[in-house]
Amino acid sequence: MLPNESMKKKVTLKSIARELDVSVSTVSKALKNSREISLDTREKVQAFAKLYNYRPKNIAISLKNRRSKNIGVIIPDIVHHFFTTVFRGIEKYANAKGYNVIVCISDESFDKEVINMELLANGSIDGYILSLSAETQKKGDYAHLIEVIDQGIPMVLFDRVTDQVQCDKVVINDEEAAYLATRKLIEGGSKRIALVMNENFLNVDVLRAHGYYRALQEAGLAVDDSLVLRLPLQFEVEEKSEAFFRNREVDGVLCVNEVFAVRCMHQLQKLGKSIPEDVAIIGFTNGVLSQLALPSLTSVEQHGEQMGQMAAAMLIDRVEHQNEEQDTPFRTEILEACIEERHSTR
Amino acid sequence: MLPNESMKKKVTLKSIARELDVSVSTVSKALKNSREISLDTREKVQAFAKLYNYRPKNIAISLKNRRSKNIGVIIPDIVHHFFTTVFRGIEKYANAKGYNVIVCISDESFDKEVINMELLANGSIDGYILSLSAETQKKGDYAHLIEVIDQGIPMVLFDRVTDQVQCDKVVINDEEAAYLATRKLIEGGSKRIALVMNENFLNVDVLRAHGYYRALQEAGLAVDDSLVLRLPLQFEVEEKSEAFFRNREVDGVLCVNEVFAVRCMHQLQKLGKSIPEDVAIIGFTNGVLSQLALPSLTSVEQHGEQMGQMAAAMLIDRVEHQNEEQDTPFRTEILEACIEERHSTR
DNA sequence: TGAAGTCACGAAACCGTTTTCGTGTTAATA
DNA sequence: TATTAACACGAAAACGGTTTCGTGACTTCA
Repeated sequence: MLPNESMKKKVTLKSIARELDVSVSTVSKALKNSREISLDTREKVQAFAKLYNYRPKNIAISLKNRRSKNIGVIIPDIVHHFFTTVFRGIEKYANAKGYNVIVCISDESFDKEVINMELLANGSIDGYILSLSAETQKKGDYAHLIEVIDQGIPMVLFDRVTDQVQCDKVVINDEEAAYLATRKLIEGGSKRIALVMNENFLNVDVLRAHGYYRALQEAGLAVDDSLVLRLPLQFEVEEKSEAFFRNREVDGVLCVNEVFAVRCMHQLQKLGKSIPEDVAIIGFTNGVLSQLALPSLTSVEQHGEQMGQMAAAMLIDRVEHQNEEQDTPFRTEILEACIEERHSTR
Repeated sequence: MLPNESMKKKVTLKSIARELDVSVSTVSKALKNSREISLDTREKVQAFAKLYNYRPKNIAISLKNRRSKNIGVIIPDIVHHFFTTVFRGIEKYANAKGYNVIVCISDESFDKEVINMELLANGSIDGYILSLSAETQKKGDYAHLIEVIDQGIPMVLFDRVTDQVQCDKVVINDEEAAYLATRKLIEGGSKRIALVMNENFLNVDVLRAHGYYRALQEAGLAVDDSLVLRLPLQFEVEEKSEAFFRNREVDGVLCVNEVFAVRCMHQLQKLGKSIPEDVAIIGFTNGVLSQLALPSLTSVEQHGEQMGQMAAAMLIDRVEHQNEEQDTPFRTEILEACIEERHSTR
């Protein structure tokens, strides 16, 4: 039998054993180079296995070990700079540790998030890494998370987290970052600073708003709720932001992401304002958009890749020390955001 | 025993059978609502299973069926608009069909691509969807692809494909799209049109270059190789593009992606050119960058999401009809690109 | 020569399902 | 009353590995 002919057939321990007229256990041990097996047999088996391109079926091993060596990642969106950056960090770390990554997209929907979790909660994965969908945060219903945690499946939450769930978490210091960003605007001479955030009450937005308010108060600036603009994710962004800026005199803008920042900048430019002379702008998400905008945008670097690595490290650590009774307490790792200064601020 | 106490333990058919004093097979059948089992027993088992939150372990089922219901996606980069768009299409379709998606990133490296394929070639997945890394295309070594195909694992290539491998493929009509884009520039009055592409000889770039040349020739314009700029992926993009445009008089630019397009636009603007009056620009990859650039960029829409859906559909079709002897011939699906007109062209 | 130890290997259990093929009990039929 | 059919369930094999525990043959040593 030539290799070419057999390639289509799947080669298993059993088939090798049959072919070589030894037992399955001998083949298994020989392939692991066990000293229990004579050098002769070992070489014979290994040569045969190589010739026929034998690969131990991962699934069988997973079943035996009750470990899939997969981790599940559930994120609200994938065509999104921050989330892909985090994902890159997760994938890098996980792969280095021999784990594969299964990605599900909740599409900012509660139902899809629940369905995705269900889909993976059957042993397909050893643990979850996830960032909450907008709808989930709005709804405040975290039963699906608590359920899997109660079932003993480790989970790490990142960025969009909640106090309602007890597990490991990775975030940046959103409040402080927004505070520092706002202070930078103030130091640049801005007095009427707008805050542009999502329509949905994402926890990160709430925190950033707090930082914004704190900086204003500290500087003795009036807190004016009419300077807060809430934008939807997709539609009518144009109209709403235009109406907002046309009717208000602002000299500084803090945005919770870079898309908003660029859009606001365009609106302001249309209204004849020059950036940063008339209006200074800072956004979150230090992505390609911030770099390539004109002028380039000062932006809060959220260390996505580092966050992903950290999340993966925490999860895998949990997974691999799961049965060692000593329950390590849950940690919340806080990464320090920093501000990347460019040309949209003074 | 209360549910709360048992939740940490994993509940299996066997444990249910033990608890209810029936056999494993009875439990299995009862859960599938088999008429073979009395209504009484069925209800009892189902209630118990629900109470203890039983979920059939996917891995065991996979082993039994010799189908993982996972598909592997290997892409060169994830922080990348086009690839994430494709991925979104894949994920949507696959999820709807009950498949999970495992993502590996080759990071444009040949070695990582090979390693990732190896990692998944052990039954973790039922098939691959992949786009070749730059290094692989440069090297022209496709042995790793041919190997898994010979082993009978279905594969679909998208976007960055090669003739050297026999399998299903999904692409856009790159040559034609570039031809049309170039023609649009010509129709807008451009006579000295630059082509900006990657340093690596990606197949898509080669095709687009052909389209560019064809349009020039057809219009009787001189083909001037000094008007072709090759840019690296990361470093020195700034310097090279600056040097290029400073020393050349151009009135049109075709770029193989939107990042290049924005960068070139900035360089030209710095040199005092106005877009599109002095120089018209068209890019590929119709992403957020094209929309939000100033002026917004006319761009070739590559239908990423549709491409992803198509790839997933073709793969899953193969996977699910794999053993039906009749070898369906491999298909290459060609999606029609279209040009999204904005304000960087006349 | 007998006891003990080493060597090289095989049998079997196990991981958690599904599925086929009995089989004992009861009810229906001739 | 004997035969058959329907019913309700269990035993066991199978998926593809790993691992524990034997065990027969051969060496070695006293």
